[in-house]
Amino acid sequence: MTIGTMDVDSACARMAALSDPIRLRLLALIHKHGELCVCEMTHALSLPQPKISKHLAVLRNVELVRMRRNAQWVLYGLEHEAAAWLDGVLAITLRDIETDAAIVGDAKRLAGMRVRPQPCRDK
Amino acid sequence: MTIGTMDVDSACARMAALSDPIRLRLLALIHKHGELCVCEMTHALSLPQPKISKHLAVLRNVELVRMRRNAQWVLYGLEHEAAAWLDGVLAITLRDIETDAAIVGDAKRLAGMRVRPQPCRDK
DNA sequence: TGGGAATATCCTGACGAACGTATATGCGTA
DNA sequence: TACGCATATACGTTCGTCAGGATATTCCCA
Repeated sequence: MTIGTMDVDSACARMAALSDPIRLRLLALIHKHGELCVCEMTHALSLPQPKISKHLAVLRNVELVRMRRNAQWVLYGLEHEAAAWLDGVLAITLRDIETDAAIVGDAKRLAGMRVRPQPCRDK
Repeated sequence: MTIGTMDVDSACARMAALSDPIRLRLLALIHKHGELCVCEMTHALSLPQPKISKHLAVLRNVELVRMRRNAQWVLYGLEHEAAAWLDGVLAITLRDIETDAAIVGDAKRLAGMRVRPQPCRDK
């Protein structure tokens, strides 16, 4: 998919990327916090790390998120090239599901993280 | 899924319904014309009728469209209960893909239909 | 009541996606 | 250089989904 342009197929690919609860929860977190590292998301969702990584790879492949390495951590943020579409869809959807138990729980667990990795704060 | 409420899972189910080129093309047509019967959409997309019916059933199951029988025809329109979410997502997405060859071709074939079924005009 | 058109459903096979586990890579530090 | 932490990828399995064709259902009209 070429950034900037959108055809039916790439729109479908992006919809498919959004059609998974784990990926939607990840995006909700990233959308709220700007940038997060994998260990934070792993902790927030309480799921195995490979699973989180794999889902992030899916989001990365359709260019909804981008990754940035900082020391031994990898930070994920929204792909700003896709922001026009993504921000719209995400805003509309998150507004409807922000009270969902899973979404709320994720936010709580992330907030309750005792020692958050260093690079995640020096943005 | 209960109409009106939205949790993560139902949001994902709706995203999944939007993650197919045929269903996106069908929604683009319905969104533009308000209500269409199956034979019109079959003609517009130039695909086998069972295929169209099956995809419409998927959209119906997640309550994105509703059906209404009129004589021997069945008319499909957007489910107005889902309109808040659907209209937003659809508007954002269609704006990006309205120039896609498939979308343009569908609209042309529909417009070029010599004899459109009667009930589709008496709305 | 019988025929034909419009629409929906059933069946089977094939492909892709998700999972869990194990393993590899990259970076900092001793 | 060796070790440990953070992250990514490979592998094998399972499961849901899509396609295509055949068939069933519903309705109108003669």
